[in-house]
Amino acid sequence: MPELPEVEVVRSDLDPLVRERVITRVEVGRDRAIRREADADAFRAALAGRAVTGLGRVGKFLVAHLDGPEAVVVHLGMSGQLLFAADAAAARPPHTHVVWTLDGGREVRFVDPRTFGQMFRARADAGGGRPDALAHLGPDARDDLRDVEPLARALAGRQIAVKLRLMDQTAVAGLGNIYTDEILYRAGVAPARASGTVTDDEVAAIAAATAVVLSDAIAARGSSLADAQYVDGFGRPGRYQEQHAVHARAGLPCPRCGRTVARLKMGGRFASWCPGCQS
DNA sequence: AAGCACACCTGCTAGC
DNA sequence: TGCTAGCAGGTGTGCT
Repeated sequence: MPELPEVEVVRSDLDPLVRERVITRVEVGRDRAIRREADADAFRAALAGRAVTGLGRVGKFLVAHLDGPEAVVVHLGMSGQLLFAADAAAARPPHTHVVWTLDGGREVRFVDPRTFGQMFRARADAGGGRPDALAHLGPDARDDLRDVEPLARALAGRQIAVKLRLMDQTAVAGLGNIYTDEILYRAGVAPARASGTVTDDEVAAIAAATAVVLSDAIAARGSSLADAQYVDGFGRPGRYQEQHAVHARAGLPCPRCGRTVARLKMGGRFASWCPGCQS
């Protein structure tokens, strides 16, 4: 389940390798991987011959900027991987749905067993700004939360549980189940609290926790859990799961107070939290 | 119109 | 042993 830190690691891995390279060929092995595109042939033709001017990120979306008015937006979904292959002759992993061949013969491979991920073209200005297709996303949890105000506005006046509000990509972009668990733990706020009841001090604590958790997670190259198989741009797992305080640790002792980490079903999925440290 | 349920997929695991 | 049911989960849609 790639969230912001995992997507950022992939972005930073691949950016120097694809920047200024020309896409010479695009293969689509499974149309579902480009399901927003009306026509696979048009997608292939539009990319072929284009140079990549840089790889960006908005929330959990990767944005490959091209030397034209279009960018390619990539979402990894639950199980997606974007892998750099220096040797195009090396065997492609199962579930390789899209391959970009770059000048020089190297490849970028989009691999996605559960097929929740996808890539598609979007209009983007030449300055490398946010593509139109991503206009609905809220402020990026890493790049746009330097001030507390955007977060305070996102949480104010809502009845929905604060964890679910933080996972709403139109409120804040980039956070999912793992990092909202860890951020709310660090901030001392219970996940089921109504978003609108979070105090100014708690908003500040959540903002500070977000910055620290995302920064630490990126430094540890993301979280690789048992079933999600997240790997970086070179196929290597992350290590941040070793630092998780609560996520996927239900039944184990809280590292700070020793109470048992609890699990709570919320919005169709499970929150993990410490009843001793969060209220 | 905010909030919720559900569909979309595959692979793995727990339970029988 | 072999099967099935359940679970994991981000996003988009559609209903209330």
